[in-house]
Amino acid sequence: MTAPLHEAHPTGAGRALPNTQQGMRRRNLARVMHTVSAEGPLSRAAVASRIGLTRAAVSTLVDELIRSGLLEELGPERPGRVGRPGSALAVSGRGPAGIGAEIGVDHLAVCAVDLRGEVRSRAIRHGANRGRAPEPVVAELHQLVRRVVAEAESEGLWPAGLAVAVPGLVARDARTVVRAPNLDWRDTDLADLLPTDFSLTVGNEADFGALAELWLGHGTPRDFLHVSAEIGIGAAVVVDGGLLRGTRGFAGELGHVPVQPDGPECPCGGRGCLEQYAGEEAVLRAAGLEPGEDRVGLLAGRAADGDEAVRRALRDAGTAFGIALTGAVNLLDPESVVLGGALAGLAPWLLPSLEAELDRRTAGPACPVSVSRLGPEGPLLGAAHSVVRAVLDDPVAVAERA
Amino acid sequence: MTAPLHEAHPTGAGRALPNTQQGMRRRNLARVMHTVSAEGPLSRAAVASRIGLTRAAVSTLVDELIRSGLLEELGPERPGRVGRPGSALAVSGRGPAGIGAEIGVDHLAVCAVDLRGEVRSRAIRHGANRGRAPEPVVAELHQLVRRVVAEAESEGLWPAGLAVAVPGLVARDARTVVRAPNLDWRDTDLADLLPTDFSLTVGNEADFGALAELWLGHGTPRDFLHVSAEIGIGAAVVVDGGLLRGTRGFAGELGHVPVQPDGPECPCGGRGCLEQYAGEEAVLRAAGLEPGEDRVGLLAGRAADGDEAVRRALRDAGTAFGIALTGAVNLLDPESVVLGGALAGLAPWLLPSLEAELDRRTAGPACPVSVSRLGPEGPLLGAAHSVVRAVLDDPVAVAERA
DNA sequence: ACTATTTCGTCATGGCCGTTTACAAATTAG
DNA sequence: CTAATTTGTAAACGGCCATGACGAAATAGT
Repeated sequence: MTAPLHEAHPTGAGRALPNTQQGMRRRNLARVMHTVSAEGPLSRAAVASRIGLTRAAVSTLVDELIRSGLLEELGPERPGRVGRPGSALAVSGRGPAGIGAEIGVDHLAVCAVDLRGEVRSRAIRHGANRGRAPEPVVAELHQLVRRVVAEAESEGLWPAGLAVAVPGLVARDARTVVRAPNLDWRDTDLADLLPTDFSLTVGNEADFGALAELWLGHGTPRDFLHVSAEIGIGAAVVVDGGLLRGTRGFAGELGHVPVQPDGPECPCGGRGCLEQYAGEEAVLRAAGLEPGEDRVGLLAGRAADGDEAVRRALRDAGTAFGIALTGAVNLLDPESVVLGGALAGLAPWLLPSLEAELDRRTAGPACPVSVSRLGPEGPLLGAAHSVVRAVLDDPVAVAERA
Repeated sequence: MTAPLHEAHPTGAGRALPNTQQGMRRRNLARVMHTVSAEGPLSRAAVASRIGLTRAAVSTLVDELIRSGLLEELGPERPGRVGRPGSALAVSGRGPAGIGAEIGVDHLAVCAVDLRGEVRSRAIRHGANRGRAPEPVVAELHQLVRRVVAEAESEGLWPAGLAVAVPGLVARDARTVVRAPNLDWRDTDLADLLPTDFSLTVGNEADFGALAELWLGHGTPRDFLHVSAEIGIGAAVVVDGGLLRGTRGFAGELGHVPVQPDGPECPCGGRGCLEQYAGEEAVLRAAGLEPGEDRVGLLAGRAADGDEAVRRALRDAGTAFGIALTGAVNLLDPESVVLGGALAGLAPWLLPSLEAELDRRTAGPACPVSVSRLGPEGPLLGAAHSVVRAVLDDPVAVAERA
């Protein structure tokens, strides 16, 4: 008897365990997993004091988790304190693994992450995907997935799910890509194209990047705005440790926030959207460069070389970002703003004007802006970790499948 | 033994019951209360099927709630179906009541709402409060509260808490008014000034208005943006049935979203904020009117009379609203936008240009804009209901105090 | 009118789960 | 070497919901 869990989306709080004794137990199992996962090797007594249960209760919970292969007993702790030393518990390095995949404009990537959060296998394939039909692209991705899964299995892992990051809008069913302008895909159901034994969920690349920042970033708060950009400009709103997705799943469209109401027309129907000033295409044009292969790298390289036109273009883009973010910060009052994805690499030239504009326009202490250290790896890692989190959130569900 | 509940704020999800059997029971008691409250008189069996418990379990829960005086047995239902008729249960019309209060620029108001959601007592006092010191204003409010409480008590109710709506920013402690420009108050701790036997919480007027819309509005979704305005322009973001408050509690400052980055300077430090175009002062100036007493009524009256200058001023304000809301809608993807508070009265002249601008600037189906039917009563009702909701959310906590 | 059927509320029983209490094991402090 | 402290486990206990059975109160059919 398995209740449907995470019905909506693994990148969101899909927690809907029933309020029964069994639900309570499942929540407590999840709390043990989360505690051990977050705070390293811990004794049963330490876990008990952290989650507010008795040692006896934690003992039975841990027993069940060990039997399921989700926790491991590392042996006695080396004691520095008086008293009998505890037996260290750690999340298992075998058992379920999260498979993350990314469909980028210029590459495909897949990786497997174990419950400890370590990447155990990865595969990448470079090559432009823009304008290619979904079927061959997904077929290639499928190959990579099989390779990564095989390698993970050879290390004693088994896939608990696959999460795919795509550069576009994803419907709330977490299966279909509604619109991916960089790939020229529309209404593509990836679940049809990518048959697997395990669960498949599709999510926006920027959203997964934000989750990676939330889960893997150092000192990242639970309320922040994560801005990333490839061609479009996407933002992810993280509220209380969860992603804000919006009614249709379209939240975070920072790129179409009006910056100059009388500015140039935008394909979205508006005028003067942020994308018209800070989008990749706009910046390249302002810098007098031709769109080529590695556009972000090109910009960063030229800027580092001291190309004044490029620097000015990035400065102006930063100013436009500052204006749009002023609106977002006023509306959401986040604890910080994080620049991730491709923007992280351009931060040195964007940040000064961006922060100046934001500071100038907001009363009181300004909202701090930081740069993601995950960089382009973010979305892939976020996707894989979203599966891992789903396991931690409901350990029995996967234990039953093992 | 009473665990601290609702530690943060009653206008937000303060639900933090421990994951124990007692916590489970308390959550189930709350579910029974909510179900009966929302769906009118209901039999035990009907409640059981709705919340997924057995009739036996619901029986014991209901027994406890009746003993606490929170539920009432209305007697046998008139049956239209086969089978023994159930015994109708309803939320008690006696017992705890929520006291709501509002400190407006031109008035003070207090009301008492019973668990059924009915207003059982009210008091209002007109008179300008702008620029008055907090102490005398709060003393007057205190008088009104005493009067309303006395009347409620004469009907068998007792105050379960007091919630005060103020036109300004409120700190996350839900006690102190950080800044209320219309009153000229800064860092005022209302809990010091307003001593009561029962709990006191302070909240932003626009937030309470949004909650009233959420709880009392007809067909209001669980994700929407509620815009209201007195002098400042405030918006409240409702996500998944809860208020988004932000790190410092300042979320929803729609008034300072940039509309024209090079527009007139704003006291906030920015330029061309929405408030400079659609704030009360700006609209009055554009319409060629002097700021007087009932400014909104004045505008509405003149517009209804066909005053072209006023109508143009409101049209232009609507356009500015449309630009700012485009950004908000792109960022949040709400299910709808609701115009409440003073804006509701001006909607006929604001809406056309607002909707036109919003439609023009957003791709795909536009976000529907509606007008609140609660009007100026919203904040007061929302405040009182927030106390009622807190009771429904944790019935045992108040039962212990009874 | 009378019986069969359906639904409601309750009671006794049982199972699940965390707590309490007690105890053995393993370490440090003196 | 003893006392103190901490850990992990086992048994008894209590709280809570599920199960199943039963009487009560209505309708449906004969």
